[in-house]
Amino acid sequence: MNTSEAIELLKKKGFKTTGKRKDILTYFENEDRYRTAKDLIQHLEETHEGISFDTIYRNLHLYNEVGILESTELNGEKHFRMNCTHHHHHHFICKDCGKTKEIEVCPMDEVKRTLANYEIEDHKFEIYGLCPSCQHT
Amino acid sequence: MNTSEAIELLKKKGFKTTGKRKDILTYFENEDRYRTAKDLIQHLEETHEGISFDTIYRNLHLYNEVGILESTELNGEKHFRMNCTHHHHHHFICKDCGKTKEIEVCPMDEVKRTLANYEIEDHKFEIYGLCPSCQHT
DNA sequence: TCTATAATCGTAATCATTCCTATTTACAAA
DNA sequence: TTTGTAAATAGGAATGATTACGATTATAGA
Repeated sequence: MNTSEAIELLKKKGFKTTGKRKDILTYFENEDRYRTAKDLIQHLEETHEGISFDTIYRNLHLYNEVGILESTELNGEKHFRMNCTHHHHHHFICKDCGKTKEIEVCPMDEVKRTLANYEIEDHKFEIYGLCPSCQHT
Repeated sequence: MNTSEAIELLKKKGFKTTGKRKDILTYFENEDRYRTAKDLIQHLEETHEGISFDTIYRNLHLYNEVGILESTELNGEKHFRMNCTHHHHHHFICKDCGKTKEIEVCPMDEVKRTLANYEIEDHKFEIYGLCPSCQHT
């Protein structure tokens, strides 16, 4: 997903396009890693003085809802990144810089067989550590 | 892990044994599922009127630190349960009651091969949904 | 029993997030 | 191009989980 695809999607769903909405999308497109609401606020305040928390959180939730962003919880804070929509996969997440690497392995087929009477709604498989460029002891 | 093993461990590590500490352990031993700090507070207030947040959170962190409890984040709140120490495994977690079922599948060996230059510190594999007894539409 | 210090209390502070109302803005229709 | 209206935003208060901290109490070893 990139900014213009996301804007298309928003239009198709009947949401309005605002400068702030575009800038939020551009931010995540350029960052390409997990970022918090605070990271986003700090970035947007440079160009949009006095931007409201409400705007930040409302749009983060909206984008998450419609699949523009994906989210995860890292040390008690929600983190967001552009959604990789092309196929199902999981992530290695760098604890230092938040960058991710896609992991193709998914053991859910195997797991489903062992959970016969369980109603599976969701699953999470994440690997945490340091990426090559953050290992400078 | 059960209450008496946990108390042994605490003694061995030089921590003091108090009535509240024992009661916290007993609570988790009996619950046998993921519970929040609030769940624990509500339970302890019945027998320890005026118990402090400090006591609750300090001990949750301590127990988590020494491996008596394991924790995960479920809808923005930390949840804790007695640690299953016998072998490495993952959990199906019921979104309704918090009960867990052990999953033996772990794809980390396979994953490690694809993350050659990455320093892996940790990983999380959790399946969410409804357990058989919580599926009463 | 006595003493050192770990544990706890009581409560204030913090921090992320949510909520609320008045105001502004995007955009569809005229 | 103008206008009407619902959506979006600002500004700030409220919430809820968690942390912090000085004063007090209790555990465990001497």
